[in-house]
Amino acid sequence: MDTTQQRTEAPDLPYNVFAKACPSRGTLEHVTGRWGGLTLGALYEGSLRFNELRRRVDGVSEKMLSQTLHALERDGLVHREAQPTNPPRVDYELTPLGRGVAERLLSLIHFVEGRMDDVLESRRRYDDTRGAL
Amino acid sequence: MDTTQQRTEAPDLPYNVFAKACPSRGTLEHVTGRWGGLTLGALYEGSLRFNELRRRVDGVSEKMLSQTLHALERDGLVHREAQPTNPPRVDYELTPLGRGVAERLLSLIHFVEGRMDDVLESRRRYDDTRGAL
DNA sequence: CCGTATCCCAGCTGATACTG
DNA sequence: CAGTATCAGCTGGGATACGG
Repeated sequence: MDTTQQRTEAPDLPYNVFAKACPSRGTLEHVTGRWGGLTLGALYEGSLRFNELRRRVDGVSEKMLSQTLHALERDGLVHREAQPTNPPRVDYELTPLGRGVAERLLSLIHFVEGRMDDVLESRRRYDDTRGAL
Repeated sequence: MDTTQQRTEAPDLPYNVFAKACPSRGTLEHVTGRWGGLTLGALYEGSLRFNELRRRVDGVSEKMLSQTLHALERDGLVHREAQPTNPPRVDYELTPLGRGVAERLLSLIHFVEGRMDDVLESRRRYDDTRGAL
């Protein structure tokens, strides 16, 4: 691992997401990926079944939700509880680790949602001054 | 916008990232995208020039860094300061809004880095039990 | 209901080369 | 130094159909 990369503020940990080869980068991408963050955010309220989750995370396909859940389960952020009933019932819930991630993710999400007016205004100005050139 | 989507906890804002068509989802993707988060994180320490940034964010190509910076600038998260000297010197720095985003992002990044041993252990167990089947 | 399997394409991405 | 242009490949991601 390249220890010349910046640490920003945290003490010397063996993992550094700024280094290309660090495994933490992969996990960060699962967590911040297109569907990973929304999935974790949706599960923060409590456990959900597959199709409930699919309705919450508007726009996700079955395939991507399935794929996303597998990656999050493998990383130990989500727990999958399958009841051997018929029809099958499967519940997904955050692990304690997953809750830690989800909290921080939701803090980011809420911050962005709360500042969208500023973002949209900035975009308008950017597009205007560029369009005039 | 679909107001039936969950709000998780924040009060009634006009923006909801869980809704497919909400513009906040696009901004969240800029911010949590493959290079967006690392770029904002790198700039948290202070302003950086293009190639400094490129060295910090290990693995990013010129093209993707350029593209990422444009998106972040348009959203009002990064300010671009170009000196008309020769050779050119361009500094990138976070706006106040960008700092708010970067703080929350770094909180997430540090949390993930700090728990990577758990994540790696979880992956091993997942792969073992699956491989045995 | 809970997924997996398959097909297929847009666009993200990296490599390279080039300009101011 | 600070980018833009162009090209080609890879894969993320949607649609559909099917299986437990």
